[in-house]
Amino acid sequence: MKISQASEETGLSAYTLRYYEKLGFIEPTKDSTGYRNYSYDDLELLNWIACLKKSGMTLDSIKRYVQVERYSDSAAQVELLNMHLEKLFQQQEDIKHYVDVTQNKLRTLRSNIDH
Amino acid sequence: MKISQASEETGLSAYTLRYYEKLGFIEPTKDSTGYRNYSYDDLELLNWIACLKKSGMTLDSIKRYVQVERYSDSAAQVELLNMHLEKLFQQQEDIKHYVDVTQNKLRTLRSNIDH
DNA sequence: TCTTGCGTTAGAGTATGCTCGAAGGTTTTA
DNA sequence: TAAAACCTTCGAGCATACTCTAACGCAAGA
Repeated sequence: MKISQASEETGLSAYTLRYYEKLGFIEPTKDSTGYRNYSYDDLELLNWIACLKKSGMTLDSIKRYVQVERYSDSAAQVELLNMHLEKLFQQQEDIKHYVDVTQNKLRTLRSNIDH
Repeated sequence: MKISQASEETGLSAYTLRYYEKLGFIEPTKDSTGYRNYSYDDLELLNWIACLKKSGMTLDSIKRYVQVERYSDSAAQVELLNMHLEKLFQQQEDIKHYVDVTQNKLRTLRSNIDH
């Protein structure tokens, strides 16, 4: 599929898709006139990258992940994913704390309004 | 207290403290020689700002929050805080999803290694 | 066939959030 | 009192992650 459709499917702009290609995340094939052709594997990888990105991973870390995936180094992959999971759990703890702090602020404010 | 101690107390660099002042978040008093003097109220506000920041609020949104706080517009404050809470809850949902996806990836990888 | 629209590249520009350098004044400590 | 450590301002620089521009080629519909 062409870049505009890949963009629609992944929610990433065509600019971003070319940018990610420049960073070495994906390598879509090119047809005779130079148009990129995205496979379903490309889409799957892009969606996974978007997931990592949205959960706070930097493009630099994603690059490392994509590289070990490319070399089929499963042990390294597992290690990186476990580290990622740890970070997600830490994020959950952090957010719980922010929720607490915010709810406390709200309670204080409400009691100021009411009295 | 002086900027270096305020920096230590808040975990924000002295550069950042001056930057936040330029953005209008805080207005520490100045002594006769121009040195900044941070009050405990300043510290409290800075810690709260750091909390908002770490939970993903942009400095632009924080600016709006600080402004309504300064005008003692409690209703507007409550509204902004509620919106912030909603975002935090959404983040919790998102992270749960990312944990699921990551654990699935891990399971698939492990079964590939084992067999 | 002509126009509209989508594709290409290389490189420049933008937004956010700091972070630092230079040049100078102040404070503390030995 | 002199050196070291701290403070000031202003403006420049940096890292990240896009986002766009220019100048062009190709494709599909009226």
